[in-house]
Amino acid sequence: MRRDSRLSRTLHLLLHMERFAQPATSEHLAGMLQTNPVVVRRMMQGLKAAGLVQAARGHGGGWTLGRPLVEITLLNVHEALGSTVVFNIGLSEDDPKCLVEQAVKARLSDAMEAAEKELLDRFAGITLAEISQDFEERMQGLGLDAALPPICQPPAAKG
Amino acid sequence: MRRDSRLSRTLHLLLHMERFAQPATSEHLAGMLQTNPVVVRRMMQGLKAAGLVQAARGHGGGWTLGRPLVEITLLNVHEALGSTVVFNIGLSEDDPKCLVEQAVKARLSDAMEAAEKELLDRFAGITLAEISQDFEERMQGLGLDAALPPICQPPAAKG
DNA sequence: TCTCTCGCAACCTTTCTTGTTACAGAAATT
DNA sequence: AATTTCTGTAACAAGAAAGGTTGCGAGAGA
Repeated sequence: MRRDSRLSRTLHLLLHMERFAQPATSEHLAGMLQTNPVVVRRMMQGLKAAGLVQAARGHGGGWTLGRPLVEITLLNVHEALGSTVVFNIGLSEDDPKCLVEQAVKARLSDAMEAAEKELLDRFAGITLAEISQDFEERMQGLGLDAALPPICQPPAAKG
Repeated sequence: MRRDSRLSRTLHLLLHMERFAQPATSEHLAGMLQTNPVVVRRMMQGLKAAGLVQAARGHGGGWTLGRPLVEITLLNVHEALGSTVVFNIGLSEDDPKCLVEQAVKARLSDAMEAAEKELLDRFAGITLAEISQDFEERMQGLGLDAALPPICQPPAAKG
């Protein structure tokens, strides 16, 4: 487990969920990610708190979208996932005493905060609806019917 | 040890090294970082290969700068440190079969590669000489003489 | 020769993300 | 009411990555 892959995985799930008629159980979703249902529930907690998804317990329960994909940006999901350190490179000390280190920290922090802001700005400008449309174009490109299958691993296109 | 702090630590060392009359030993440098000499040597290997620093063995040996600070950018140091994963957030799979996941990956990769490029562009535009000057201004701001001390933890300014 | 220094391999520790197990609680079905 | 399906959570294990530590070899000057 190298890097935090929750954003990628969560987007994957949300896009599939939109195409389900029924609520998707944690077990069902976990099957798509090839992981454990508890991992799914854990990821989903923040999204539930943010209103991006809803959870229903008991028979016939599971996960449903809290609002349409067009109203969900990558930034929404990223923030709903909770504290995520964006960069793997970082400072050695929080509050350096050494003036040299302070000068280093000032420049590095500036550059990294700016880069992080630009990344998050990009995230804010991308809705899940756009990605869903991209998916549909990929389906059409393979000659498959995008309306049909709530598939995760589509069959290879047949010539 | 959370994040990769080699860039921050290395910059710290290089800036101090410029102010030394003698080569700085790994042990000396390690003292500044409050770590082990081996950690310093390990970080320095890439910089040596890139010509940013030189190593001398034996009596009176140690580390010296390979070229003036004005000719060293943050990008030079970053790249000399070797394979560094810039982002902590990442994709869940390298080569997803699922078309939904492919669409997700495409958008995420685009955004992150663009953000990474911008960060590295920023790094390329900052020389160590600029940070050194920033340091000197901080010294003057405290009423200290920047020319004097090869200090790491400066004494508190006296009123 | 002796001492100082880097070079390098091997191993340990800490931390982070993810995976797993176990059980409690809520809701629909029987 | 009992049972079956669900989510909610805590607790712990596994695996990877960064950094720390030790030990020893080799080069270079005194």
